[in-house]
Amino acid sequence: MTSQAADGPETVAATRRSKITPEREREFFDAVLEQIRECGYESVTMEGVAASTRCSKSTLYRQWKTKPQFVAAALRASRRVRFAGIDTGSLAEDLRQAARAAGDWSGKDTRLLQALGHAWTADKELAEALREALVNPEIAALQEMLARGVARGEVRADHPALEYIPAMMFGVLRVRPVLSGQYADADYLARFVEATVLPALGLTQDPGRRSRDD
Amino acid sequence: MTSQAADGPETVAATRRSKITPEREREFFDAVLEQIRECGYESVTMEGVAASTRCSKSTLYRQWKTKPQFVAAALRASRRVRFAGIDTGSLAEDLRQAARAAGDWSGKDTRLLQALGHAWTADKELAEALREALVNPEIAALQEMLARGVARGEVRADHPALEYIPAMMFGVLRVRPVLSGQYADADYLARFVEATVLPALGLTQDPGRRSRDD
DNA sequence: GCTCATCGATACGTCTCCGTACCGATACGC
DNA sequence: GCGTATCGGTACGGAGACGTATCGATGAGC
Repeated sequence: MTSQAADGPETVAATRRSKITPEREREFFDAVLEQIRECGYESVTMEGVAASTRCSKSTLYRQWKTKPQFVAAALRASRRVRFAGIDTGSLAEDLRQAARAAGDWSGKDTRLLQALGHAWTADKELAEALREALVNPEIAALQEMLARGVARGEVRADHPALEYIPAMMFGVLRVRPVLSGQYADADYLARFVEATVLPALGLTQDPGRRSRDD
Repeated sequence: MTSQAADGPETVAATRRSKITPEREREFFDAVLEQIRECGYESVTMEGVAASTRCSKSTLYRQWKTKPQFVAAALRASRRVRFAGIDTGSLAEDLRQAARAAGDWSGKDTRLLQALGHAWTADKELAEALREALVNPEIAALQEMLARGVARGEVRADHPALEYIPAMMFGVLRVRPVLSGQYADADYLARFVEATVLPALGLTQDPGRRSRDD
């Protein structure tokens, strides 16, 4: 409903109903998400988005009925699989690479999630768009990663830590700003995975140090 | 500056400058925090707090200059040490009890932190009050717990997982609503500690299952 | 080349909220 | 018992934002 011209960046539908190209739409979406990150969802105004993209408020309201619908559309359009394609053949190495990959976009996405604040708990459409864009793809990628490790026999299928790995990874991303005032970067995440995730899964392959060697 | 009558609940200073008793003040604070949890920081209005406590907006503005200062005062006054006094003599048991204790208040505090959204990142006073009230006491209690375990020789002082335990505990609290739509309760937290925190620390004392027994 | 839908700009109405001011009533301090 | 400061209620001004309406200009489609 939002963008009917989804068949390509240049080829537009025969009877064009909007002059908004997909590139232009992306500009709107990027602008509103960036303003949410900087000012918080409640403080973002349609006027502000219109001004920063040099379009008119009417143009925005012609495409999207209300501000939450606009933001939800922007969220859905920002859906990207961040660390897909990680498949090193080793679960530990997969998780290490996932940590480094997550560190690269953690700032933007963590800030966005934080800035959405209470809005997504109140608006069903926002919540759904949020999960669809930021949460579900990453969870699915992580679980595929874990499933491959199980299939290779690196971890038992009934290992109790398995179901908590996503919560560990995204939890530390989300809580770091509250605890230490800074976002989790790739290095921090890599150390976290090494120190907690891999040991919890029994994947500590470092022979130099055992946990209970005293 | 906010409440000068801090010498007791009944005994008031000689030259009383405000008719707001500490109990009445607590009513204001409870009301605003509850409204923040329910509606989000931005949507909370001074009118709403005044109405719910049957006081006048003037009364609130006589005591606190602005809304952020009011909320910050409420946060600071809500400072409580949630799981202090846990000292079973065993680090693993301490952590298990901490998990159960955290599960009891996780709903309220997690919702509050979530509902504060972007406000505390923008307002220095809010951020400081937030840390002082919700974050620092818990971190300190956890670290004392860990320090006792180290002193008893249960964990090596340079164990790499030590510094990430607070992030694990509070991270999973904070991220659970996003991942599964519900808050972490005591049972979930207890299972999380058992499945990830204790193994990461090398404290798995369950002899029936080892992580690398295959 | 013409037509018309859409664009950007702007003005407008409505609403909500912040923070202040005023005004009797009440209850504390002396 | 009296004076006075604070309380609760309300009205007010100012600001800002949502969403709508209007209007010339532009450019795509035929």
